[in-house]
Order: sequence, then structure tokens, then C-alpha cells
Amino acid sequence: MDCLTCKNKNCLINKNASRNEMQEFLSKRHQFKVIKGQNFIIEGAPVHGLFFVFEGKVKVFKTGLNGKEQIVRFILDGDIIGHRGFGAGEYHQIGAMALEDTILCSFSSAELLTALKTIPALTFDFMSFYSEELNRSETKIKAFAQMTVREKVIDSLLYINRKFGQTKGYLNIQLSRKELADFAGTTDEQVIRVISSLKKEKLVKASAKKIGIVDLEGLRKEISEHNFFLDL
DNA sequence: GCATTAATTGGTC
DNA sequence: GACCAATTAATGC
Repeated sequence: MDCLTCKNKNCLINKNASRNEMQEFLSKRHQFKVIKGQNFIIEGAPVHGLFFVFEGKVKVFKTGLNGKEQIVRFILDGDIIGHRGFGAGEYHQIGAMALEDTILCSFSSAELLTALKTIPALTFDFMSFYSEELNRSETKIKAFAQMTVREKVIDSLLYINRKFGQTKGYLNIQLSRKELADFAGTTDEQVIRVISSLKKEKLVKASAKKIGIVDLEGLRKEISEHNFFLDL
């Protein structure tokens, strides 16, 4: 398996893989597998490089007081992890755990730095990516500050739907109530309560870990006043 | 099938 | 709206 034939067309490396100047860099790629539940990036651990998800799902988080997790983002095929680690410091500012068995590609910091300094097209794509990430991050700050718990849960469900999609009426990712809470910025009990209400209102359906969105428009409508500019 | 973990519900501050 | 406790459902081994 090499980058030129990789199915992840959204991957930054893949986009630039056909360039001549990329070939040496591409040969330095490592690939390995992590199993579900594996905490493969530990907060505070030294940075060795950055990762791309070839196949799988990952949660990226920061741990706060009393071990409370804040999930910062979710990751799937083609996405980058650990990108804030190099350049910004020697230690990982986030942790990452596989939500299912996941295959990762990685490049060492030194290899990546060389590539970024010599291949402007690649650097530009990275810059665009950082810009999008910052936008997402700022949007999330707004949501945290201004939304009620119910709205935050709805917003989170909509985000997960956009990112992972649904098959057979259920979201393509299995998250515990606690993980939803850690992402939405509330507690698992509150998530359970909101989801129960949404079920009664026929906006979502849920059985155990499977959650499905029934009335997408209905959910969107509830948080529409918060998104006057765009539907991120 | 038992033991552990997660989901749910009710109550208090 | 968070935290705690008790009950029930689901899942791992």
C-alpha cells in the first residue's frame, strides 16, 4: 500500500503524492495498527511525529481536573492527528485513543519538517488545514458559551452526523453516552436525559449504543438561531 | 452464566 | 445543571 494508490483522497499527503519532490518523503512513511481502546498518544509525552488515519476512528481529547475528559475532535480516514505537537513544542498537548481498530500512517517530525520546508504546495495545504481547524475551534467556543445543554447535545449529534454519516438510519460511529458528554461539554446524565426527550419527540432514535437521527430538519431548526452564518 | 461496565432514573444542592 | 446513589440493561470473559 502506498500513498499514490491510497483511497483517502482527502489526505494532505495523498493530494501531493504525485509530485516528484514528494517521493523521497513518501518512502519514509511508517504504518502500524492500534486496537480499539488503545491510547496511542499520551498527553504530555514527547512528540515523535504526526499521524494520519488510514482506516479507523479516533477521539482526540484533553484531560482536565478529576480526570474529566474534553473531547476536542473526532478523526476518521484521511485525517491528521498530532499536528499541533511539532513546531509548537516537544510534548503532545492532546491525547488520542482509537475508538475502533485503526491503521495509522506516520512521519517523524524531522522528516515532516524537511518536507514542509522544501515543498510549498504541501505547506500550503497544511496551512489551509490549520485555518479550518482554528475556525472549527472558535465555532466550538461559541457553542460552549452560548448554547444550553440540550442545544449542545443536538449540535454534537449533528456534527457527528456530518462527519461520519448514517447507514440504515443509525450513525456510523459507536459512542458511549459519556463520550458524547465529553464532546458536548456536559455530563453523561444530561446527555441521557436529552436523548430520552429527543426520542419522545421523535427527533432521534436510540437503542443501546446505536443512535440514529430521525428528523434532521427538526434538530437543525432548534439550533438554527446559533448558526446565522454557516452550517458547520 | 457470572462479573464488570454502561445506561437510566430520581433526588439533592 | 452538576454531582451522587440506586436500579436496570448490556457486554466481556
